[in-house]
Amino acid sequence: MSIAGDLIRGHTDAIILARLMQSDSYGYEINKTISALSDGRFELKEATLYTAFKRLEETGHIVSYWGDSGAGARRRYYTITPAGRALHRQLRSEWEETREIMDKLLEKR
Amino acid sequence: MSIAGDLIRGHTDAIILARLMQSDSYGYEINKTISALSDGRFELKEATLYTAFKRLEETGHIVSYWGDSGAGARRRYYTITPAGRALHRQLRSEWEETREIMDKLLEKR
DNA sequence: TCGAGATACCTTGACAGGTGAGGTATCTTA
DNA sequence: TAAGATACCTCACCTGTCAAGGTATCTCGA
Repeated sequence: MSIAGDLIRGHTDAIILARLMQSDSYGYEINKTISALSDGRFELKEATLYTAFKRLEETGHIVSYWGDSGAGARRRYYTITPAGRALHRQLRSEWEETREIMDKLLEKR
Repeated sequence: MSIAGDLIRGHTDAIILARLMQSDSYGYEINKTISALSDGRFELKEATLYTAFKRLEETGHIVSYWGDSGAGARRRYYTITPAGRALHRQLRSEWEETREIMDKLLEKR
């Protein structure tokens, strides 16, 4: 992983919810997808990932169910809830504002 | 402040160093500048700011000196060191990579 | 002259999220 | 039958943020 965790901190939930907006998925697959989308430059640590799932489920933003294991061990799938969709919109919007502000603050002159 | 500190976490040093790349400055002024550049949407909390100064000075990225107080209380000015300039380049580059990856991960489809 | 507000710096303790390290179990393939 | 991929989970620790509290100076209006 080429970018450090603290740089992503605060955006973990946004990343996970963005994945679940595409389709139901499970931890292992979500992490593979994140790794692929970032060309291997970023992946969530397992502990971070499962901590986030727990947090998001406790707050009602996602729900889980045990699903088929095509190959390998059992899988716990997650679905995004309406509250989760709302949170996703909010977090994506916050990311856009963060990006805009950071660009101004770090601007080359 | 409309964006939360955790969204910026990990970029605090980059923001401060970017200011000191422009000119020597002191805590209070740096914070005012940050607030102005972000149209009042973001400012570092004082505790965060002074913690960061201490950290950056201990690691040799900035040095400080007591300066003139035009009006009001005494000021502690900071200067960026060569090591600080190198760190600044690195952190700005990391920000650009973070931005690129985050955009891919949160992309609308 | 006296209070408010701006200027300016600093420390402490609590908190929350990320993570290294460790654990469990299944399936495939050589 | 061992290795490696698949898949999930927990705990203790670390680090950065921040609310709260403190100190001191200067200006300006009532």
